Amino acid sequence: MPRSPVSQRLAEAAIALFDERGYDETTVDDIAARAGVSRSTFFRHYRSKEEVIFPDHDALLAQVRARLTASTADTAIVAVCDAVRIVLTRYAEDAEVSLQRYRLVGKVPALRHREIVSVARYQRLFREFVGDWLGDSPDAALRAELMAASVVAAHNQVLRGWLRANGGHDPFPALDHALQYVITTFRHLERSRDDGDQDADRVIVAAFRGSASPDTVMDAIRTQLQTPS
Amino acid sequence: MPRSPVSQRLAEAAIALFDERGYDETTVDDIAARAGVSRSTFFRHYRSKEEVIFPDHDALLAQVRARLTASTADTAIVAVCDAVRIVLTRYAEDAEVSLQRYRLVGKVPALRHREIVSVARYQRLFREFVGDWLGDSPDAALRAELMAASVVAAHNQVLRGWLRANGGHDPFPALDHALQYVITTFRHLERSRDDGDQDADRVIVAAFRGSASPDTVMDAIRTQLQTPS
DNA sequence: CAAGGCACTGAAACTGAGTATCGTCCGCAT
DNA sequence: ATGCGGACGATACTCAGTTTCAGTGCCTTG
Repeated sequence: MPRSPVSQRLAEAAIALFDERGYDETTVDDIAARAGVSRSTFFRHYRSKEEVIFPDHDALLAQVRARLTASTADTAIVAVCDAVRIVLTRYAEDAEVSLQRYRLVGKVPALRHREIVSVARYQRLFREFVGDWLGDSPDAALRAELMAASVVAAHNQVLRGWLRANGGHDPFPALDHALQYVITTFRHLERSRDDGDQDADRVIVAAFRGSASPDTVMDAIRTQLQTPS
Repeated sequence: MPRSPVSQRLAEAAIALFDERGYDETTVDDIAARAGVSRSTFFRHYRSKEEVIFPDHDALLAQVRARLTASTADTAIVAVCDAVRIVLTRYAEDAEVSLQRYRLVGKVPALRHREIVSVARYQRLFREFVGDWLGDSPDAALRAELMAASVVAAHNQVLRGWLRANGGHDPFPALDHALQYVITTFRHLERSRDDGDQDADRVIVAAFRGSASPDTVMDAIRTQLQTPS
């Protein structure tokens, strides 16, 4: 359902005033006055002064959740990557509003914080989804956390780039590229590990300066293999 | 320098009251009264009612920043992993306070939001650090974002596990395990710093399942050394 | 000892966000 | 016409956070 005309007027008045005077210097009374309604009415349409900048985040989150549960992708990470496109689509389809909000959020800490919290909700949703998908495989919780964080980070990176370029280009190729990055990065973690004794899951990480001679490296590794910690 | 006795009394009063009545039901007046000082004094010691729960986050962030700039690790991701240990150390060294805060944050959305914002500051610091390190190599910004997000996610995962277990065990083995996960995941994304000879500082990070036979490992490493990417 | 400076505190007034309550008005169906 | 429900305005209230001013103890310096 479309937003009511009053909500619309309030949002426009708020954005205009935030732009002219700044966020902190604008009171809810000012917004209501410009929209031609009372202060009470403002709080009937928006739970807080911040929410007027981030309307329908709840609806978008619900949409993403629905997309996830309906997903037919064959791996968790692909499903989540698929779902995150919805978010970017929403931003891209009203570039005007997104850009205005981006400039505002860049200047006002309170709004930046609000946005960070919103993003965390998506990340949590992804984490829970991937966690359920992976079940109780070893390190499932850890992998879920990492995947969710990576997908969100990729999205944020692409979105910021698009916003900083004033929305001039199509952001989806960049998103696909970034998500491909994530998917390939995590592909080797998707394989189910063989279950067996616990030691089978130990990993060894060896780091050397590239300038070291191959012999030095081989010696060090040989030593390490002979004395597992 | 240690916190002043007044700050200490205020913090204890606040935590006690939050525990008894709940966060929203406790006013700053209540806290100040129990601590035996005036409301003014409260705000002289803490900028907000929330901050009494998260004292020295600024100091910790500065400490992490200092550790990063002083780092001698040979790759960005290792430096960041190194830095994140400081954070977990801080949590672990007063487990009592951490646990009390954890229970509180779990119940009060406002505090949860505050914590999310704090975490985002670390992530941003890491992102900028890795970004600078990677310079203008292709996808540097994207990789920086992903690495920062992953390291933070790994830390959060370990911390949450530790807190949920009431701080019963040493969290650092789990952290090391999680960070190794991240390092191995990103090993193919690492690049060297560009000082003079680009190749001189290249590193190789190899990860193997502990169940692999030494011969298999040696073969793989030999192959890798002969064909540097 | 005295005078002035400084850090800490209390008191009080103020702004503004967010909540709760009440009365009113308008549209709409029976 | 009567009843009803939803949206609005007005008002008062709580509380976080800011600002200002004044008092007090302490420490230095003459």
